[in-house]
Amino acid sequence: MYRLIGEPVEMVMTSDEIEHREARPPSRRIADDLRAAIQAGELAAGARLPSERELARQYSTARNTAREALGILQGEGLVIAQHGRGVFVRDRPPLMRLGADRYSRAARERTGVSPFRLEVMKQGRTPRAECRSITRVPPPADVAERLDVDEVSEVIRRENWYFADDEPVQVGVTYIPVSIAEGSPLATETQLGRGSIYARFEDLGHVIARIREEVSARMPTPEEARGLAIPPGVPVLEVLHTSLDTQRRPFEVTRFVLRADRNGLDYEMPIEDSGGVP
Amino acid sequence: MYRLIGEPVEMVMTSDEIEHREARPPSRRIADDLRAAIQAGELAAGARLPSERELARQYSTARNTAREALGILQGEGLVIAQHGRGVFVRDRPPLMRLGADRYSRAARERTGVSPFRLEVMKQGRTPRAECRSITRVPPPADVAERLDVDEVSEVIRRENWYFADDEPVQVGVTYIPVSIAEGSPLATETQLGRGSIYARFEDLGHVIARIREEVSARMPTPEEARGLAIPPGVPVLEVLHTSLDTQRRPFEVTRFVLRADRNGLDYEMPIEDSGGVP
DNA sequence: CAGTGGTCTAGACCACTCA
DNA sequence: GAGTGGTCTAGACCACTGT
Repeated sequence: MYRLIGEPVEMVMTSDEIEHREARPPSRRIADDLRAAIQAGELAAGARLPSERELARQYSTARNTAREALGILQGEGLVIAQHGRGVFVRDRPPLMRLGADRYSRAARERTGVSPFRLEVMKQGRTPRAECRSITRVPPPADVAERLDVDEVSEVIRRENWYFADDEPVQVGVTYIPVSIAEGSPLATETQLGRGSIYARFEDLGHVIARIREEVSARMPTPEEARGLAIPPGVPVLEVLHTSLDTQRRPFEVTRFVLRADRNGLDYEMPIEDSGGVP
Repeated sequence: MYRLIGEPVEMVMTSDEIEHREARPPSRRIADDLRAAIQAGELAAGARLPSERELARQYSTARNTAREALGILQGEGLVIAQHGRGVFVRDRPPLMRLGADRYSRAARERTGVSPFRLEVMKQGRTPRAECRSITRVPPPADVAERLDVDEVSEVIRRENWYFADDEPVQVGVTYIPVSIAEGSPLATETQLGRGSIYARFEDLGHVIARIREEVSARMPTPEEARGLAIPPGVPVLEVLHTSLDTQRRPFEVTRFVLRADRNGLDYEMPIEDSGGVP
């Protein structure tokens, strides 16, 4: 089993739906047949599907109709078309699990390596992280709110790209109030040294004590699809992360965008019966 | 050639970009223009786009080409086609925020209402939850692992559907070891009474102390798309939730599937420097 | 009813891959 | 060069929505 999270919810079919099956347009029929073959394992991960022309012959339809069927499967994220080569069953490599423990100081000190590198190395892949830019900008509205700063004030913006075996898997844009970052490497240095960014925050007296993570999912914008090399049919996870210090003051917000077919999130936390956020 | 949107204002472009632009196939060009208009607010949420035939006229292309452009935008989740009516800019209603505090006993006792109902009512919508089936099944592999039970043993499976204003927004399938559920309402009753399911676990001595949530995102299966009425271009969030009691023993696993355009997740938790999971 | 999207046909040319 | 997917054309009929 190579998926972090298991099978989709099973649902029963009503007789209504079975009848409906006969009436399905040819493109759906072809897609249904191929999907069933994939799920039955007859078409294993990595296997090539019949070509568009071949499907058209088999089902006595126009090529466009066969093509549409393949488009449906691609939209579901089941297959990936490769120009000049064919259409292939997508395989689902193990998801990278991003846990909350990645912020732990103990983990940081134990390894001296960023949590991202650690996770990628655990998979036997080669990590690379790259700070592409450091700028001063007014914060986006949602970030300003979470940083508890004014929308017209300026913040430091650090844009980071993360790779595994030179495949881009994440982007993270970090926002830090100027009042905190000013004069520190956070505002100027792309290389933050041993223990990475949270060690530098600690140098400034901001010890990470709590985090808040707001998770959503959506289809990538064309820019994201290009930048992260996201194939059709793959959504992104968007995580708006806020770091809070021991006084519960926010000192950093990062917006992560992750390929959902390569990343999962893993949280374990206590249930609190008092002192929770409103 | 006509353009839907006026000629772009003069701007600096690298020769690279100019070449790129010229070389783009017409369907992409049309999609780009429409996307720009949507992002600029010229086509507001809910607005109708020009019809396929109208776009074909404007761009002097075949209808199929205009149609393909609309298909691209639909795949990005930007627009939704309605048969016989037109293609409309999707609006993004406020996401429902599912926080970890929804498991808190205090919240449970304060309101006497399930966390789902509470969240939906907060939005001025009408909640409905429905337990569709209670069965005994062998657990899926990932569930067995997290429940720390054998894959051949049986577990109670409860399938719940959640609605807001009669719109389906979530499915949750809960698995409970037979050894725990047997003889309690959990194994037989679709209505679990005041305080809902976690109150019943407490009756049995299992007080929820920690939770683990594994989050991923993917495109829905056709069954999920049908059951949750998910339009094209909208992914689902899949949450594999594990409840742990005060002895850190798992007593319940639920797999939630949520429409990603209607739901988000919101976690706040302490950073622990010891005792974290490996 | 006219107008919309959904689907299909039977061609065509291009760009890409691989032997 | 043969085979593949990517894109396009100029039609066609159907199902659905509104007035």
